[in-house]
Amino acid sequence: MPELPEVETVRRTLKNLVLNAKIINVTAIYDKIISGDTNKFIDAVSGQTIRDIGRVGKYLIFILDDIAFISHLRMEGKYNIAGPEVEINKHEHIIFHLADNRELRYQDTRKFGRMELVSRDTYLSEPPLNKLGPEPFFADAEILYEKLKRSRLPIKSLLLDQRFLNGIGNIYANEICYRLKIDPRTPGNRLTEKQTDELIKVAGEILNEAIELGGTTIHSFTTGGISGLFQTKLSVHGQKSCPSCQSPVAKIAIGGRGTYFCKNCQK
DNA sequence: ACGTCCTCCTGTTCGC
DNA sequence: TGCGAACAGGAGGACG
Repeated sequence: MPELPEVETVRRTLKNLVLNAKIINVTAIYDKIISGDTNKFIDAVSGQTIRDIGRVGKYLIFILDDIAFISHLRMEGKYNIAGPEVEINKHEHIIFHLADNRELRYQDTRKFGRMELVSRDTYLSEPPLNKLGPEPFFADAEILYEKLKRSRLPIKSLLLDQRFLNGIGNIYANEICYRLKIDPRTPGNRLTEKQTDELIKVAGEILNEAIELGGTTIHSFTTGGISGLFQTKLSVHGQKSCPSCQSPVAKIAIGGRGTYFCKNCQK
């Protein structure tokens, strides 16, 4: 369940568990998870200690001694901690063997997630992270408004474009449009400057609320994975009726993604 | 440069 | 009930 708040929750939890742990070796059971040469990745990471875990949008950044690697969980990626005696399950693909005899295991049912070596000091200015737009917390309204003016794409598609804003996924795109009371099909160039300000503010609010709720439910990290309480706070995504007017929530496809909104409240 | 479609995978839900 | 189709929280690349 990795959108920005989920990834932030994973980052905090993982940092508590593996900060200053030394990676002895790596087993790549399904090596397409690793972008680039697998052996190069393993060689670069082995013998290094995890000095920090950062996050940019939906990317986790593992900062090691001499190098770093990014990890994108995509749809289903998770990290488990287990002892070597625990049988590896069929969806655990990358195993980091730690010096303290624990294993950090990357699990991903759909195998969409990716890991990639990056420079420890300049990863922000190199691909793929250099293509990302700002997180909503740091976005400049004028710059976004200029981008909006140039696009006829539905606002919801723009919210999902990580070059526009970074960290928003399908659920939050739906929720942001709802709180803005804006129809998700509205072309970008129809938004006013005032609505752009509001969009940035609402996006940041929703992500922050979700981070707070996500942080409250990390108890079963190694067994059940992570499921944030924000799921109970959703207004339209996957919902039947509008919390405000009780009319049925519409479901359509925008850019092939499931889109939920209230035709009565969102114009 | 921009927008649309396809692809990577597996598991679950939906509809006939 | 059974079975194939559609869909699921993502993003990068091909193509027009």
